[in-house]
Amino acid sequence: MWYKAKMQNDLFENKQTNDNDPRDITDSRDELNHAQFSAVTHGDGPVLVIAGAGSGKTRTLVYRMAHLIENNVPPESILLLTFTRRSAQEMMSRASSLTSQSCKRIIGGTFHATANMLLRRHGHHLGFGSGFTIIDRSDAEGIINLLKSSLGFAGAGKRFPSKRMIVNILSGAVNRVLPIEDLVHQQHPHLIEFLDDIYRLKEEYFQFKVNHGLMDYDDLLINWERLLKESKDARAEISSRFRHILVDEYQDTNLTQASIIKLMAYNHNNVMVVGDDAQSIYSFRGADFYNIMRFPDQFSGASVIKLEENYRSTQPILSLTNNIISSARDKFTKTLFTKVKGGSRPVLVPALNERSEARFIVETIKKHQQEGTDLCEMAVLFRSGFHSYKLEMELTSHGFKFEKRGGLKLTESAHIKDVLSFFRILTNPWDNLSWNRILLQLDKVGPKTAQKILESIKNSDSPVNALFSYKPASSWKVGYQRMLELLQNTGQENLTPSGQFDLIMEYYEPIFEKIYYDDYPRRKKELDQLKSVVAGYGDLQSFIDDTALDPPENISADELATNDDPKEQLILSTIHSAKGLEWDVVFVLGLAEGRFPHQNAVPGEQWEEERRLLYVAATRAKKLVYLSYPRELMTPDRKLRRAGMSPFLSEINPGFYEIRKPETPSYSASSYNSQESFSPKLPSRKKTSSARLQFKTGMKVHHPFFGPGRIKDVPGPRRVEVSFDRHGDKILHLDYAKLEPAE
DNA sequence: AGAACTATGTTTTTT
DNA sequence: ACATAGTTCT
Repeated sequence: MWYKAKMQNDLFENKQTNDNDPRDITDSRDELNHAQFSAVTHGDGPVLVIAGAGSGKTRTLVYRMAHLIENNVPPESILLLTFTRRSAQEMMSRASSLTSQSCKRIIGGTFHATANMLLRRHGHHLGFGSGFTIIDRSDAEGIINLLKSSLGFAGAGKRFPSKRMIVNILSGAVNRVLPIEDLVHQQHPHLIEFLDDIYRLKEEYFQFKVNHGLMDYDDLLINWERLLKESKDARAEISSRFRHILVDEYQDTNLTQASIIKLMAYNHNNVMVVGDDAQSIYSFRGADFYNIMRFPDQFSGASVIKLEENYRSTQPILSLTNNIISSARDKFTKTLFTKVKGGSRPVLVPALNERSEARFIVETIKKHQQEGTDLCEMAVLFRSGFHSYKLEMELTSHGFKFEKRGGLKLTESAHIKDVLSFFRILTNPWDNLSWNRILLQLDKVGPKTAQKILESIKNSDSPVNALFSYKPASSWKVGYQRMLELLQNTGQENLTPSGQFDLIMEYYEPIFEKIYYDDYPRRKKELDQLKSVVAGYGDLQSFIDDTALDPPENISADELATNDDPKEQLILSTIHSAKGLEWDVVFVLGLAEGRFPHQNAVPGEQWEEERRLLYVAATRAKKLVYLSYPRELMTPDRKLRRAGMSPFLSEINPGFYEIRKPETPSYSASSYNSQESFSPKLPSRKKTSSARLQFKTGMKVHHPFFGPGRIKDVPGPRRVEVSFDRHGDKILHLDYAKLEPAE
């Protein structure tokens, strides 16, 4: 079979690789090494694959799926659990292309979406029957907000931990089955003084969810686990339906998820998990990388396979990333290596300030583009969403298209939440969070008035009737009655979800136009898209649950506005959202003291996780990585503060990188403080040796990245079109490209 | 006086 | 997008 042939090829042919041509890395990815081969062809029983970054973990899983299918395992009896839905889709399409048979019937997705789907198929709507609504983080923050005022925390101001932090603590405590006390002592020691308040919040938060039929991500998983634990029938049915369970990114699972996997496989133990402890970056969410170490205890007779060969990056990048992770306190040693030599050393960029950093990145991206790297083969990564603001400005002013990942999600934007809250009260009339949102839209109704109205329906058997009997004040009577009218109309039996959507829009549009008068058209387009999503659903409950778990990601504001080829877009991403992805050229920005590690991270476990985060960022690069930091940062009181480099950078052996200071003649210290717009004059550049050489059509050439090729055309004075043996045709700019004649 | 509205400053990471 | 402080409305 195909993988066997390739395997033998790899083992016996002793293939020669061109040391200066990193191109060969991608070639060798189509072959399996010995360890991968045994993982892929492993028979029944539990398998743990521990592997480093870029070692082909995911590829091993894909090949495993293809192998199972070639051996007549029905696709619908394979369950694939991944970290993101996108990765599940990608893996299934790759498996399909490897086999003649379709892999479409493989069940795959995130834990939460799968839990939701399985519970629904078992007739347990979320395990509780109907009337429950799954909430996401922004809802949880909303609840905390409501509770904070009712508990009298409003005046605590800045000293009180942020809502986000509280949500993290509460959900972390649930995930880990850890008392809040321990969690705060271990992870958030600076919040010890608020321990009592956090305890009260936890109680109130739990009560609020129970009273209003709300359920968060963790409740969903806990219900799934409970169902499997308590019902022998459910357990038997699921484990006989899914004969093979494959799990990606196992280091990011929590205890509940590990238990679920065990329960689902209880009568066959055909579980294969892949993971890397050095890439565990979700402990704040309850992920426990000791799950990996416990796997052999949990599944007796488990085979453990280590993948240590790296197929992604060049050796200079690996030397740097190995050096980063070697400072980690706890680690399970893996030494990554690649057979391929060559490649450029990582570049450390100390920039004067954030703007200089942004400009360096923009100029360098331009340079790589001119050398023939597509925009979609580059990415800029950072610790926190707002670190990229300066860069976004710079990119926009240079006319670059980019896609930012990890910022605000569509379902977190206000207008979508508004419309969804109408749907939510239709399936769950006790959902106070949504009522609150709807009432606040009314003119002359603020938090206090909304609260009063909600009080009156709190203990009512029929919230809708209670609202009808509430006496509105004259100033907002008209709007209130319009809302009640909508309730009556949407409550009719024979309406489809998309019919209800139309009614809701009829009511909401005037309000919507008033609130978002400045960018009304953009948001309107997104709502139209939402309607087409709604139209695909027969029942409302499924739609509500799915949008909470799995925001429809194909609705992207950028795509709608520009309708651009995604290949022409640069990716800006938080490191967390970049997990599992790879690019030729990666920039990591903001590696300054106080930004990376995050300011609130305390030495110990949290500090270690920040280090792994840098490791994950740097290992995304295939050919070249730039690590940059601004030496001046803006403090909260708008003063400039000197910042050193991140302590993680200082730990790196300087032999593993080269330093490149941005050429900054046009915005040196003197012009820095002025508000003048940037100078149109480009910084002077050193010309490469290629610029002086003469190239003619037909000439054989060699490029450090693209390898051997032949000149196809000379379209301009300093431009050549080269037809590369293995990279196709590229137009190169001789001022930038390091093109050399080949003998 | 209390509620609603407006302006201004800050923002960890997320299925 | 949210929190807070200051201002206007009822």
